[in-house]
Amino acid sequence: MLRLNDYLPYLINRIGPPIEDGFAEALDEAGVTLRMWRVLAVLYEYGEQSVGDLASLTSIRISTLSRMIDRMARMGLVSRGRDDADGRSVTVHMLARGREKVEMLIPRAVAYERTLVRSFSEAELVLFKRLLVKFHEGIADPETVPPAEQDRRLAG
Amino acid sequence: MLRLNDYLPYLINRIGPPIEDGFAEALDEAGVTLRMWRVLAVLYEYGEQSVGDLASLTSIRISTLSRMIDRMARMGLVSRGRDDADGRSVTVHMLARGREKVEMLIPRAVAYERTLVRSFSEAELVLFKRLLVKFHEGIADPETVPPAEQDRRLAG
DNA sequence: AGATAATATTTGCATACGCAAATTATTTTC
DNA sequence: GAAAATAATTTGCGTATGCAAATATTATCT
Repeated sequence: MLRLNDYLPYLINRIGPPIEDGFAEALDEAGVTLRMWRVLAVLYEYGEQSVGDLASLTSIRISTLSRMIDRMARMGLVSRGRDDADGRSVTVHMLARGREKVEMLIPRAVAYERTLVRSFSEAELVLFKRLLVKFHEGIADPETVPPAEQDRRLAG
Repeated sequence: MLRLNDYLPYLINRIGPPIEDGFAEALDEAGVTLRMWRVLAVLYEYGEQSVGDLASLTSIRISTLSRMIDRMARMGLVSRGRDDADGRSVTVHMLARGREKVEMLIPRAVAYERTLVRSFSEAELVLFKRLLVKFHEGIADPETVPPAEQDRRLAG
C-alpha cells in the first residue's frame, strides 16, 4: 500500500504550486512570469548562458525555453547571440531592462522566503536546504524507473 | 544579493520536473498523465472527494481539475455525482478501471521512490519527509508576499 | 419568505507547454 | 575532404493550463 503522506514525489509536488501562488503578486507587478524570473535570476547570478545550460539550471524544457526567450527578447529583457566557439549554441545575455526586473524582485523574494519558513527554526531551515541540495545532486543523473519485480544492475 | 543555491523556492522548484521525468515511462504505460495519477492515488487512499478537496489534496487548480475530470470520466476512470447534502459540491468517485490503474502504478511508484533516494540514509530520508510535511503545514494558510521595506503585522 | 451574499463548479478564451520532427552547425569516419 | 553521425536549438501541432466571468446551489439577513 502507498501512503501519500510518506511518498516523496507527492510531498514535493504538492508544495510547488502553493509556493508559486505566494509570489504571484510580486511577479505580476514586475510584469514577468515565474519562469522568466527564474531565467533572469540565473543569468543574474551566473552570467550569460546557453539555452541548454539555462534548461538544466532552471529545470525548464528546452523547447519551452526557446520560445520563452523569444518573448523575453521582444520584451527587451534578454538578447540572443551565437556562441563564437561553437556556432550551434545560442548564448543568452541579460539586458539592462532584465537586470532592472531582477533587482526589483530580489528583495521581494528574500522577504517572501522569510514568510515561507517562519514556522522553521534556523537549524531546521539549514537542514532542509542541505537535504534539498543533496537530493538534487542525487537525481542529477536521471534514471528511469526500473520494472518493479526484477532488480536490475544500474548501467552507470 | 540572492544566492540561488540557498533560496528555498528555487531549490524546491528545480527538483519537481526531474522527479516527474523519471516516472514518465510508467505513466505512459498506464496511459494516464502525472496529474491523473495523483488524483487517482488520492481517491484510492482517501475515498471519494469533492472537486475542491481534490484540488487542495493535489495542488491542482480547480478549473484544471474540472476539465481533467471530464477526460478521466470519458476514459472510464472516475464518475461524477452530486453531493446529497450540498448540491453545489460535485463528488468524484473512482471506478474499477481507475482502481486498476492505481494498482498497476503503486508498485512502480514504490520502486521509483527507492531509486530516487538511493543516496540518502534512512535517517536522512525520514528527516527530509518530516521537513516536507512541516513545510506544507506551514504554508497551508497562504500568505501573500509582504512589501519588502515595511514590516507589516500579519492579519490572521 | 425574499433579496442579497457566499460557495462550488464549470466554461470562454488566450496562452504556455511538451513531444517529435526539422533545422543549423560541428565532429567523426573512411 | 566529402559523407555520415552527433549536438544545439527551433518550430509544427495538438493539448493542458489558468484567469476571470458565468452558472448553480445554499446560507444569511432583515
